[in-house]
Amino acid sequence: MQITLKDIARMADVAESTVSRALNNKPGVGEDTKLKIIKIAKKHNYRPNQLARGLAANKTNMIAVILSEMDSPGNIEIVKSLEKAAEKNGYQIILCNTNNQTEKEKSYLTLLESNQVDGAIFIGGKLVEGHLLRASFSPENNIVLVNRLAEENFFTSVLTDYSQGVYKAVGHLLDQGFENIALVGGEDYNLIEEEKSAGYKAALIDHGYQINEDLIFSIKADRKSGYNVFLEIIEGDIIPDAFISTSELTTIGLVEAIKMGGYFIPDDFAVVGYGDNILTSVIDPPLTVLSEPVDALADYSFNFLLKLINKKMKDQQIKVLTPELIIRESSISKYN
Amino acid sequence: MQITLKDIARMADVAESTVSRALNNKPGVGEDTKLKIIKIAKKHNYRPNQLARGLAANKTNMIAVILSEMDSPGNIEIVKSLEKAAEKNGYQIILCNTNNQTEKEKSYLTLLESNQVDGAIFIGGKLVEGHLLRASFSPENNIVLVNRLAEENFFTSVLTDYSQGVYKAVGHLLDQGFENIALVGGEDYNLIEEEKSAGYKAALIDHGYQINEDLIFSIKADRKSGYNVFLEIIEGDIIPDAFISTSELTTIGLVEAIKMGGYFIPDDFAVVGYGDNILTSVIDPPLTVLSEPVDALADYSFNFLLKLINKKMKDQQIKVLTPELIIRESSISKYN
DNA sequence: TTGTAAGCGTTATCAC
DNA sequence: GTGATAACGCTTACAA
Repeated sequence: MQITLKDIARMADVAESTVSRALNNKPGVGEDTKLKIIKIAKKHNYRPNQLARGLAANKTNMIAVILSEMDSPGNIEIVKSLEKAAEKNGYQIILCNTNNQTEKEKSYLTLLESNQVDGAIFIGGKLVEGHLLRASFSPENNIVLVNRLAEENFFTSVLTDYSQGVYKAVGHLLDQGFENIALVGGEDYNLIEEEKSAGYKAALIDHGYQINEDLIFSIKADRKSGYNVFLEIIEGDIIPDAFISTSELTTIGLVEAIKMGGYFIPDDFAVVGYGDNILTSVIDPPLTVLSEPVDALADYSFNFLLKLINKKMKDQQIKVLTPELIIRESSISKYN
Repeated sequence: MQITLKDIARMADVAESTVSRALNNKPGVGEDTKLKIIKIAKKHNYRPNQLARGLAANKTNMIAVILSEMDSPGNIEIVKSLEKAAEKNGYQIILCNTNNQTEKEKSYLTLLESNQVDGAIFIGGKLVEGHLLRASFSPENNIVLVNRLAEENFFTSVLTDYSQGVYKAVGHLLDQGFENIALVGGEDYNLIEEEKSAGYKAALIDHGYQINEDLIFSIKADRKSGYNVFLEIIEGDIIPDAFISTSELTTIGLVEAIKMGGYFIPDDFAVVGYGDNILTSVIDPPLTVLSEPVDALADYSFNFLLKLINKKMKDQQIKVLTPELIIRESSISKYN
């Protein structure tokens, strides 16, 4: 058995409440008794039972970070940034990976509903469904969404403005003289894809171009689908001269397919990818990418959550951040 | 306030214990009362407070997976595999990233010591230090180490046989006619590096070659260090014709440096990298790698932990798994 | 089959 | 400044 507060109390010959006060730095303990207690606790390597503590105080100082996708380097970066913020504020993070499975999300949601964590940050994922929505109705459930949309925006959220991002990318490619720009987005289960194509269309129109719906592709957000979509495209009627790929892994697959086909980037096809990470930077040639403001996403979401936990959030907050276009070789026309 | 077991009991007009039994599928409840209780619980979306439950039953059905390094795709694969195993067995995983910081590891260790989790799996990291060792003395602390060594092997562990791996890699490169093989390993803070160089030396000797200590490099296990070490090497007296790089990220940096220097792989330098993951497969040319048996690592470690938790582990167990050499272009001599 | 009550290890509210 | 004691929400003997 582990040593408990009661044991310490006995050894120090004081009441349990005194031990609790002493060990938690609360007022109302004599300096000398306090020191005595701390000494004994240290000597016996006392560790408060956090379950009991959480039960009594209704506070665990832990938050859950619920990841939709662990293979995305961007998400990992957000997590690392969140960890720093949490540490600074005395919170521990527990990470939960759902792999985009609603069932797993539900099961991790019980961490919140059963008071094991003080709040949760959801990173990415499908359009918010019933279970999450329902959970959000309880004011005890402190929830912040990152890069995730709901039909009705009940949630405190931090979002990347994908529309803006794609808009920028299209503008850049047009500037470079590419005129048949294909948009390779994800499957439309989260409204975010609609945003992307909205940005795409707006940019083309604003620059005086026509929209060709056949150049908009919706595929699964993985590497293989990125690869396959290229094979499909070059069999098609209208061959683009540039690609905007809006997910990290499809970008990889797309580039692989282009190179495997014996084509050159950017000479045959320009590419704007997604995510300024080790993957896109390792690839040859260096990829122009839309880059998420990962640190800002983490900072805002953590601070929002803190406010929710401390009941300091007056109105619902939504923060929208703009991705950056990082221009490298893959989108620079040789005719420029 | 959330609804509690007590509330359900009142609504169903039965005792709390009956509710508990009904909801936990324990014997000793009439089928009809059971159904009634379950119905009420469902109707009110009852979620047992896991803190209270854990406190009372001394069991949380959660395990901690403590990651030394989140940027390593291999580790991520192990985690994903562990998640599957956990789910199958009714456990939830909480992920903790230490970034190789002892302080963070200590703080996550309290999850175990304060009974918030039933056990912990440590993946990678430095040579086991005092805090972990001390924790392991308590039989309540169920600990399994993956790819991590301790001076004294008190721990239930699952290990990759790096020595074997490097041995294979050297053999392969010699077969291909490369004779000046450099070993680029990590800093020697975890004994694992010693294993690697042991395998390296043994292979050379067994094949009748001499060992040149100047061809063994110990660097930080990140991309930049991998890059820099190449620049350093080509300035040196003895230029290798092949590299074995034993960490995922240094492999990336090394390859970048070689290509940046205008050299070709494998024509100028053969490369055997580490980790069969998206990074090493994206790189041009396709990399020969030593590949960890990630699924087996996960399976063994989870099953070991389960046995520990259920007190079914008789003697301390150590399982050693051999990495696979996956041969691709980067190590195939053109003179063969 | 069901209820009573003790107990898990804390914190918090009172008295003193 | 300190000590009793209730409370947190659940599980589990034991009794009925």
